[in-house]
Amino acid sequence: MSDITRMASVAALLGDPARANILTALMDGRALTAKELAFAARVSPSTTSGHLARLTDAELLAVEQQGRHRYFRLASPLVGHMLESVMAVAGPEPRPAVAWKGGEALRTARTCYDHLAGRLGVALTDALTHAGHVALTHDGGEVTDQGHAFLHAFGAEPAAGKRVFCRPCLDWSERRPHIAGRLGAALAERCLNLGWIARQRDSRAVTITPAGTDGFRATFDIDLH
Amino acid sequence: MSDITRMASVAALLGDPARANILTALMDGRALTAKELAFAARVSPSTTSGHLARLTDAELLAVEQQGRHRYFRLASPLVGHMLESVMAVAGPEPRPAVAWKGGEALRTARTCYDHLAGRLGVALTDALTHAGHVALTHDGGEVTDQGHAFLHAFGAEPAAGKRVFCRPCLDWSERRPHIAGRLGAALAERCLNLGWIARQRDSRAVTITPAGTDGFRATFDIDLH
DNA sequence: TTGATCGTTCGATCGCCACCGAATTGTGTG
DNA sequence: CACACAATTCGGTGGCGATCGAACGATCAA
Repeated sequence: MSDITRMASVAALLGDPARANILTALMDGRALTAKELAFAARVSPSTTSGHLARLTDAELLAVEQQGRHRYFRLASPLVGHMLESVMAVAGPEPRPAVAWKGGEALRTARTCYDHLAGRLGVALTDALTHAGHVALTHDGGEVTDQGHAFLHAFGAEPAAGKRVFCRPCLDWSERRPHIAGRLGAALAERCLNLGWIARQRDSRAVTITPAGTDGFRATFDIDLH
Repeated sequence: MSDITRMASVAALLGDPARANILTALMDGRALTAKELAFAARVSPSTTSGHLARLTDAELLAVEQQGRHRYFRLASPLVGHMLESVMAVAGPEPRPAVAWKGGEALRTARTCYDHLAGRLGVALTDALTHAGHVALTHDGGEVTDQGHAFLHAFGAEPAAGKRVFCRPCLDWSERRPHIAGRLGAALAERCLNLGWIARQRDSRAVTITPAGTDGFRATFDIDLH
């Protein structure tokens, strides 16, 4: 099988709505059982089982058995990156008459692996760049000296030693870059620890707590309506 | 239509081998006619026309009319990036008994948009990092002071002003990063101007000229077999 | 052991779509 | 104008795969 036909067969796996739902449900890095994934995909358990077998065969998913449960997760970060890049091409909904509530929550703030995306992620990125704390280009970025001091005070300084901390990650809903990489992970973790944001049960969306509303405004001058 | 189903429909477009061939044939940025793409996809012109209509509708391709010819090209670099990321997941052929000649050429050296990939791209990246000219992490990278001097002497220094020059781009055939971004583009252009590499007519593969064999060995200590 | 839950396998149905050839439209050439 | 060529449209065919329900094996709790 040639490289191209193998690529096509991988893409075909993403091309089914049920499998696409399964994969996106796993994008936050959690491992879910077959039954939970059946619910996420909105198809019967038997159908889901078939999909999971194909995805595991293709090594898009890894599986771990625990008792009578089988936990599925993305086989590698590469898979998540692929999904985001396809989402970036698919682009945002072209002006829906009425925005879907769940989708709206995802657009406001969500996790992209270990960092923040959505409007919050983009706003945070804008705030840091405008303040001169980080310098971003379309294909890289770094923290300024002043930025290091700020991040240290904020409590989100990533491990030292390496000089490159951040990588822009194109946001599929905002179509603008947000901070990923180690800096993105450190920022997200700090916001969680401060209680500014909270993960939701069955979604990659995160909610901004009242404390977070105040904090983001005071520290970053961010006010998401 | 939800975000996920839109992603699925985009992925489904890549999931057909004929369309996958069409898209990869356009990955070097050239614009090709419907007939040429029919040949690349190995299906009839009528079938190709249908595929091209769907790809254009979905805005994966852009089309430009010139006389009685219609030239198709990728609608944006995002599309190319998506294809590379799917290839990275699809991974290299698991040890074929006999390597396909064309595929082998692609693995040796090819263009990935504006920079070099394949064994040559990876070897170049290794040489620059081992010499301490660039510092790469998995999500970013930059040129050292010593590296700036070296690149200036080599004639491949990218435009100054911005501090971040390079971005690692995962190689789908080697599964290792190579240098992309502005530095990658500058390196590829310099190698072309030096006559070390030459583009091939109908492929993204590039050939290493005799001058290139000598040059890569003398300057970077690279010797591909 | 019995019952309950999780997950897979099997068989059958059904719809979608890739494909081709022939006919058609549009454009440049002799 | 007649002809050649590029590209699309149309009608018909065929096959792949998504789906479900029912039955079955596996595991844990009582």
